[in-house]
Amino acid sequence: MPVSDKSAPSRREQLVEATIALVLEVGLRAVKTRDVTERAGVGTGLLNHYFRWPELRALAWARLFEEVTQSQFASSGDPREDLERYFTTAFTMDSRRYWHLWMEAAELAATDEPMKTVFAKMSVHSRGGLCDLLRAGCAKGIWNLENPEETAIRLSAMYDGLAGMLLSPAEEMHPEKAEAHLRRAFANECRGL
Amino acid sequence: MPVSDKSAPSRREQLVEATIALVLEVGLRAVKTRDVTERAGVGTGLLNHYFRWPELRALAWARLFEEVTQSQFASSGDPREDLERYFTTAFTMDSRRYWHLWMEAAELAATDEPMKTVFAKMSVHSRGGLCDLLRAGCAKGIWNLENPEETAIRLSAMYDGLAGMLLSPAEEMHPEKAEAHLRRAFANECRGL
DNA sequence: GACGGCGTTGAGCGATTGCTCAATATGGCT
DNA sequence: AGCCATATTGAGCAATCGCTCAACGCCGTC
Repeated sequence: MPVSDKSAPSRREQLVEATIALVLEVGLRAVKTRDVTERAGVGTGLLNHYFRWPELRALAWARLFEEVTQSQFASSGDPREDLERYFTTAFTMDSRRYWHLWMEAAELAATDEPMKTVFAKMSVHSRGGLCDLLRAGCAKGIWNLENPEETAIRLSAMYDGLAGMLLSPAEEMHPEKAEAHLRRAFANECRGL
Repeated sequence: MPVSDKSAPSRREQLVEATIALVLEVGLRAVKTRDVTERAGVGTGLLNHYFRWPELRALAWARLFEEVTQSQFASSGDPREDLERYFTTAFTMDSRRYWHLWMEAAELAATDEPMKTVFAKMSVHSRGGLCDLLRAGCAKGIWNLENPEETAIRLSAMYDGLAGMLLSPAEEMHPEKAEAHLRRAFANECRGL
């Protein structure tokens, strides 16, 4: 019995949400169109009626990470507090999942055009958030950074690298250790009190 | 006209070298068994006679990176000189290619057992090289690092992260910039002269 | 109630790819 | 030369996966 329920999310939305759920469960490479349509409870042909698969997958990934970065870089007005949230939420319990998705996206972006687009946008946005945060803190005299923009790049890079170590199969890098390294790197960047 | 040339590398070696060449050209994900056997000038069945494909691919990758890290961390006796080589060779012209391979390996290691093994070994070895270098420099009083082991981790992490930015589709990160960031991070780690 | 457009279905196509295995070629040995 | 073990071949199998498209059901309209 098809449709006729006006309150139900549109077919497009249904497919996007099913994709997001599956991407979270199995990763970007492992999601298959058949799984998505099954999860959404629709026929396999419907996906292609509304989307091209690479577009849908990239869209789902973008939705996921928009949410994440928005909550990570939501400004409270107090840069100190914001940076603290950046540190503590960076390597939380299930951030492994997200970092795996981040790296899968980075890899896919090399061949997948839609993924390339959304990944590039998200990268810029993500580092931009940290950069704004640092600049705000410097403006208020909380920190004394020689160059907040460059510090943001270095911290972002280390963030990525530490995340990679967390994911890496045979390394003993723990979330608490990673967080400590990130804090130390920031301390190293600060000139005076 | 098959074999009979005793001086020719063994079939195994032939296959490994063909794999290495192709991995360098097209990447880990894109190499196919058929391409390898064609490049090696043998029938498709021969590969499976000597290897399982995942094993061969992981072996080829390991060979490639053993060579790279060995030349990158070859000790000259002068830690200053060694670190300089670490900095300048880090993001050279074709290091993009290698970093792409590094990230592909990291991704593959999540599902591919042989790749997981060689990648883990190479990660440890790679960071160990930098760690030894830093310790040597501290022992000789060249640098004053509070904790060379942790500095090695942070620099490695940043190295990885900067490399990721270099590969990233729509970022403007240049090799010279990346190198400068790495140097600056090291300078930040140094306590006194 | 007949008609027609729209949303939906799902069997199956076509391309890809690792791997099998019966057939064949080669080289050493007697 | 005859024979056998070993090395090698490559057509084809089997599984995977995105996507097509002829068919169908639903609903509004006349």
